[in-house]
Amino acid sequence: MPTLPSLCDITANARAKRERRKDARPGELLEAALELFVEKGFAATRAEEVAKLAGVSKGTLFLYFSSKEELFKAVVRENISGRFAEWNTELETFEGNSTELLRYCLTAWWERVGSTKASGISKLMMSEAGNFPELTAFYQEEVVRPGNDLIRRILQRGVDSGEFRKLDVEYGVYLLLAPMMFLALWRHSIGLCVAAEAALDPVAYLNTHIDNLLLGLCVRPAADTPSV
Amino acid sequence: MPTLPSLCDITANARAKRERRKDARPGELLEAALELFVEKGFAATRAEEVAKLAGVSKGTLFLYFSSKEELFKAVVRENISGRFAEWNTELETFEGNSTELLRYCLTAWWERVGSTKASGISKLMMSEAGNFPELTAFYQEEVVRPGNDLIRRILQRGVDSGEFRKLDVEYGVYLLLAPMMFLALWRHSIGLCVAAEAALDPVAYLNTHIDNLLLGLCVRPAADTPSV
Amino acid sequence: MPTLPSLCDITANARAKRERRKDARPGELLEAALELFVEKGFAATRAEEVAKLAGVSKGTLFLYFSSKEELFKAVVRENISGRFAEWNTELETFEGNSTELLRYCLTAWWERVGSTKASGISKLMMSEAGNFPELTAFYQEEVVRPGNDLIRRILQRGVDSGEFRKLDVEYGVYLLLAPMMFLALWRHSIGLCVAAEAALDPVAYLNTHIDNLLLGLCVRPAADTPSV
Amino acid sequence: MPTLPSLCDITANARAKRERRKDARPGELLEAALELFVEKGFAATRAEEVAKLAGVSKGTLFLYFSSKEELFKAVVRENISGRFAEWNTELETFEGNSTELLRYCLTAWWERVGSTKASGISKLMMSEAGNFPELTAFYQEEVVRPGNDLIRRILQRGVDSGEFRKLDVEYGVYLLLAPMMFLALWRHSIGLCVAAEAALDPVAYLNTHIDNLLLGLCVRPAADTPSV
DNA sequence: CATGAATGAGCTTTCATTCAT
DNA sequence: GATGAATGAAAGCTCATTCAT
Repeated sequence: MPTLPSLCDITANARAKRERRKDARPGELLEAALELFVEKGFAATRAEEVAKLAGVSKGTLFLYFSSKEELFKAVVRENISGRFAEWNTELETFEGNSTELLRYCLTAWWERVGSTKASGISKLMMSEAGNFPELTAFYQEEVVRPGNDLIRRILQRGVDSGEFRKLDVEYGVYLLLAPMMFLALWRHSIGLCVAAEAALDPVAYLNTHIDNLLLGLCVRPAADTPSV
Repeated sequence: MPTLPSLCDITANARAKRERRKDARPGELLEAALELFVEKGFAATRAEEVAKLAGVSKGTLFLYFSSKEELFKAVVRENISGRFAEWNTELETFEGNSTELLRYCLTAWWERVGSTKASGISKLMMSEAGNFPELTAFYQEEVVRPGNDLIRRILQRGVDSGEFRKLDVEYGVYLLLAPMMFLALWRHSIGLCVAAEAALDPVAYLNTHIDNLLLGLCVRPAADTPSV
Repeated sequence: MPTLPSLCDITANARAKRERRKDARPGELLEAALELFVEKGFAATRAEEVAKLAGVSKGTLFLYFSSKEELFKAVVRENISGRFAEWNTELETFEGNSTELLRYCLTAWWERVGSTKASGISKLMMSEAGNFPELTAFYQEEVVRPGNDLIRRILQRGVDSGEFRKLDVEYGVYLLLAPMMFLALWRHSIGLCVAAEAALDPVAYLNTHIDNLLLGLCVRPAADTPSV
Repeated sequence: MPTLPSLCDITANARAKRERRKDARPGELLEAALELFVEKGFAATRAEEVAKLAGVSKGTLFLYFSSKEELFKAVVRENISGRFAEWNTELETFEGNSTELLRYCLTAWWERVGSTKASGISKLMMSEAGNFPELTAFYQEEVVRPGNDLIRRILQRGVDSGEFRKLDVEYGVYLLLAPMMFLALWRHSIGLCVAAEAALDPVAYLNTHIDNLLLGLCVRPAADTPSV
């Protein structure tokens, strides 16, 4: 005789199911929000659309995020700032030389951020920064500063080890940052409207930058010579 | 008997004056719109503000531009093409070596575009590109392509003369473009919300880029060595 | 074999306990509602707050009261009638003269009603009367009329004994009522927003009224002369 | 031959008509707002209803009043606080004795405020004070304080002239205020739901108060003896 | 019975756009 | 042509109420 679930089981089960739904809500909302923010921008995305895409009602969104701005912050935390800890660890335990590290960083950025929807957030911030000062301050604090710090340490490591020439690392940061940000912006703006044959190959683009960057930085030509 | 201006004369006169004003209207409106769009962004600029800055009423703006979007398109059309002819000539008659030319180009860009309101248009295009595909295609054709061509010829000149190493100029273009565009975007977005002490010095930023760029490009270290 | 409580016993027991809780629920909810309605007003009190203060969930509140309005009605019903019997007795057995009785009545009102949460109900009724005509009629019947009757008898006692001058007791009632109601209302509205130094001292306020009231009412100056 | 209006006349006429409409708008909106605020309360009155009653659209209301709270303030200014200057003048130039002045004041209040919709504002403030602190502070400043000052001067005049007994005028103010406020509140709350035969006759109510008030205040029985 | 996640009508406020003058 | 008063469609957010569990 098959055992029927006891009353107690049913109750526990039901609650578990409900709680699983509840636990899943924020994630579903964040995913929907990322999708729409990246596609349409922050201001142009209506809270109700996010809710609908996540399959809930307007009210439910505000049950989990107290405002549209808080929703955006959560999206940023989920997709960018929450990952710096991991990246910092990776940087500190990296075993190759600084040339390899720099190359690895830019490549990893492309794979984990640049090529994903997360890169749309950078575009977003650039586009709407002026209209949402509080958001911009948050982004500056949570993303820009840690990101710059991370890059600065990579450069400093190379300078300290004698691989890279001496340079003002404060501004050197932008030697890496500019190519990445430009690529992120390009892909989410002009790049969207470019005919396939004129499109930018992100990997070729990045390699061109990495090669020239290292040629300029390394005290003597890097071991891995330019790929062109 | 003194000749009074005939009624017809008066009418003709008034009409002439009005038509002169009428002809000037679009320009005044475009100037006001550029000013405000660059300063506050597209969405945050109210049609009434543009009209007021141009010294006309809200209704008049809509007499000349059927919508705020059309006004935006007109601003882009008005302000971005048209200077390439002059720049092409300058490039072709430049008498220094390619290192000097490249350095001159980036410096000139900063003085004539980057530091002026015109650089706000790039930001504008990046921000609103997704919402105006037609406009973006136009921008691609009229600005991006000629700009890329110009930069490509600079690189090719250096490669041909043996000053620059061999490289894929198609992608090499972005070695120059990315730093400029990043700066333009930065100044009109995050840069607006950064504390004074954390601000980016554009000249130092550009020099860092130029130095490393040339170190990477030149077959042997450029005559003018890095400034750091 | 030890007798285990039968399943039936357990059920009966649990049901008993639950029903005891069930019986207590409405009272706990009404108490919480009184507290919050008086403190924050009807509109500004959220159903969820009432439930939380009563230690139940939002859903449970609506199990006992079909709407927030019904809850409000129940609060009024619960808290205002029922004390008149006691007061009537006190009045009839009072042994002092009418001057003393009148003074005693107003003082006792302050101590037992005016200074307590109960006075908030008057404010509540005044505020929401327009929106609950049915409730207002109920209040008129159960509170206003008995209260007026009580006061009228006090006045009549004084007139009959020759202590008070002849007057239309129907309207004389308001000579006592107006000061009390004004105080109750003041304390729960404007009084809440007044700086400490401009605050109204309720006892001084009431004494001023009592003094002048008696000076006006008594055939010859009351034994206890004004306190100023 | 009848003179036709010149072109200039027509234009001037049209503008005049439009400007008359524009000038009339605020008044129409204030009238509608008073009507609805008094009838339904501040919170329960929707901005759109006010607009509709005034015969304009929602947007137009906000063209003239920047928020619902500002609209309410304007209603208060229009109907109460704006009239204190006139009342102060009247008080200062009053030629009768203080007994007559006090009687005149309460009578005038009834005719100009108590019996009109304006008295609903007092009820409003009492009802909703707790929920709108800023409004309450405004009312305290613009109405309560000037009102109290006015009444205090009346009492002080009587004390100084020897007509009234010595008393703490600070609290004496409420001897006049409480009867008026109670009446205003009564009429807009419980009074709305009382059967005709049990209704309160405002004039009899006020006279009862005035008579007893003066009997209590005057050093010797007022010339005009109680009317009952 | 009790829960609390989910709902969605409803509110104030903004602003591009229209149109009578 | 020019005006600016008027419009009304949105948008973000709240909270009384419902209902699956």
